[in-house]
Amino acid sequence: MTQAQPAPAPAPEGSWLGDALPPVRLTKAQSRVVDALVLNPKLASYADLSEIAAKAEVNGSSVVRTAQALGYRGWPDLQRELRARYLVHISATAPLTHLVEVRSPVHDSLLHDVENLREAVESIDPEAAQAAVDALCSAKRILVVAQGSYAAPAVVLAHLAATMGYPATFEGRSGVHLASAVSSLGPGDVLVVVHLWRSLRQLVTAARRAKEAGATVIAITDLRFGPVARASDHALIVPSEGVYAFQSATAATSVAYGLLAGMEAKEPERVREGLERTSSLWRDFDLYEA
Amino acid sequence: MTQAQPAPAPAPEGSWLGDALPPVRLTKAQSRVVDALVLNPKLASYADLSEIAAKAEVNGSSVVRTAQALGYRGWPDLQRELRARYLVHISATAPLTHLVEVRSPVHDSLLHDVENLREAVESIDPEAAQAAVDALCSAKRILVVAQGSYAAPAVVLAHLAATMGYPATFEGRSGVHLASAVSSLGPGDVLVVVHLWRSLRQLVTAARRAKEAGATVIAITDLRFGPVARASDHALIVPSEGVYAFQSATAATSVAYGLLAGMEAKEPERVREGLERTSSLWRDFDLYEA
DNA sequence: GAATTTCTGCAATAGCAAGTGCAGCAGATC
DNA sequence: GATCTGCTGCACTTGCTATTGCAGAAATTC
Repeated sequence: MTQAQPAPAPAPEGSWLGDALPPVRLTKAQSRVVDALVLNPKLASYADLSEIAAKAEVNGSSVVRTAQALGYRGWPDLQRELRARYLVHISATAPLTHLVEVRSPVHDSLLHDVENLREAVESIDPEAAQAAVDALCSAKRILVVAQGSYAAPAVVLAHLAATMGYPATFEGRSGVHLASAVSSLGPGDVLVVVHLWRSLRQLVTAARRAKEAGATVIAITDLRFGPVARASDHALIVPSEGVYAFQSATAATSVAYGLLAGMEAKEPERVREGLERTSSLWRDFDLYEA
Repeated sequence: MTQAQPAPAPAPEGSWLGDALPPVRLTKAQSRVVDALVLNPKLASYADLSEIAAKAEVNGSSVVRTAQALGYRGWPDLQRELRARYLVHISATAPLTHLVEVRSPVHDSLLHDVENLREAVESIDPEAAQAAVDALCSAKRILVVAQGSYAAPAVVLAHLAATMGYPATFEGRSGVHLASAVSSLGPGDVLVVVHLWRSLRQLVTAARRAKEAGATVIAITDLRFGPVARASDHALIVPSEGVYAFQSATAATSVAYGLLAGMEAKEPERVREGLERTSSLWRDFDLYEA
């Protein structure tokens, strides 16, 4: 707990605050509030007005007025800003901090997904990842299923695996289509289920039945002990917190690329041949400009 | 005795929660709350009761009762605990990330895509992003086109925009299908072209013709001065370096989420209604387990 | 298949946190 | 040294958020 000395102006740079506190002329009490905020990031991010006031040894109204003097509507408004910066600060390394100045929903989403990817580095079990790669490489057939927006990672995996010459297909429909696709799976085949958030009945059923039929089931999902993960042989757990109402499949998408890279690392020769075959087809189809 | 025998217990260990959630018998709604908390650490640590309730799609009272069932006095009490653990978790793990010696293709891919996202923070022009959001919100119709693995971001954008009630569709096929889809575009419509790497003839043509017909064209692409970007009204430039042979659409995917968040920010009321309509349909279709 | 038990959601309530008018006081200025 | 300006703190008000009682809805058991 530091006694506030009449600070000249809000710390301009160098701190975790960035430009959250514009260089406005502040009064004595207001400087004490700012000092308290700068020195107690955690408190500043989560405490309520009265706690901040106590820490700065000023009256609550001074906290409110400080926030307003800095251009915010009030304390909650300022706190939101501080919280966002603090969270970025403690989890980011140096290069990121200076970027935080650009704020838009798109930038927020990118920064948020950076966190998801970092988390994924921890949540993905390397052994499960390797086991998944091994299974994919030795599969007689690979079926990737997912629904709605979670098709994103699934499409990456299926399309590019096929591009590399693996017998991979994607089924994004449910009902009868999913049923047909799953019914043909058996020993030696691999089913990849991509799903986040609340479990979809049909996907869980697909996983269970495929496993019963002797296929290897790989799950890319966000709940370590959810139904999808439990119905799988190898579960890759990805974080999925999104910036708005939806869960983010960004980390799952990156995992898909990682699996593909793992397949290449394991069977470079086979992949090289597969890619060559595919790209010669691309040439013959004359798909690309220039 | 107890009626349902729902989720056995919250995720025991390995996650950021530690033993914050004791292994208590939980009901259906309570498991949903716990799942939402586990999957959305940031939200869980700062959001208020109503936001958590919305995320878990339960009534606020269920959130309170979940907290009490877990041995806390109420939601604020549980939130304090979660917040503390989350902060410890991110500050403990974040600096560690570089030191982490887990090397697998999947981990390489994740770390690689972290860089892509960070670069995207710089390469995305905030004004273009806002312009894209504005166009999407006021569109009579939204058509999202992409091919192969680049369908990933496109599917996210189209599916979730439609979920939010916007008239969005995705066309992932080329040839006659792409032609039909594009031919109906005119003034007031928006075409979103997602494409990385070498330009596909048909996509460039689609963009040009749509623009000629008076539609607004948004490009999500990696070449700032490539044909796709030049044929567009608003270009969002994303880095796309992949860990192996393929370009990574991970950053593009995150951008898609960002656009959706931007649309919500601009028209919260409309989106809320749209989401409600969709989720009532989900309920009627009885898609989800438990 | 009926009854009982248990859960969920709604709505009213209680409690609290943020904001603001007012008065006193301190510092600045003439 | 007197006056004036304007900051600070107190106390009140307003608005909102967490909680809980209650009723309807599932679901389990007999």
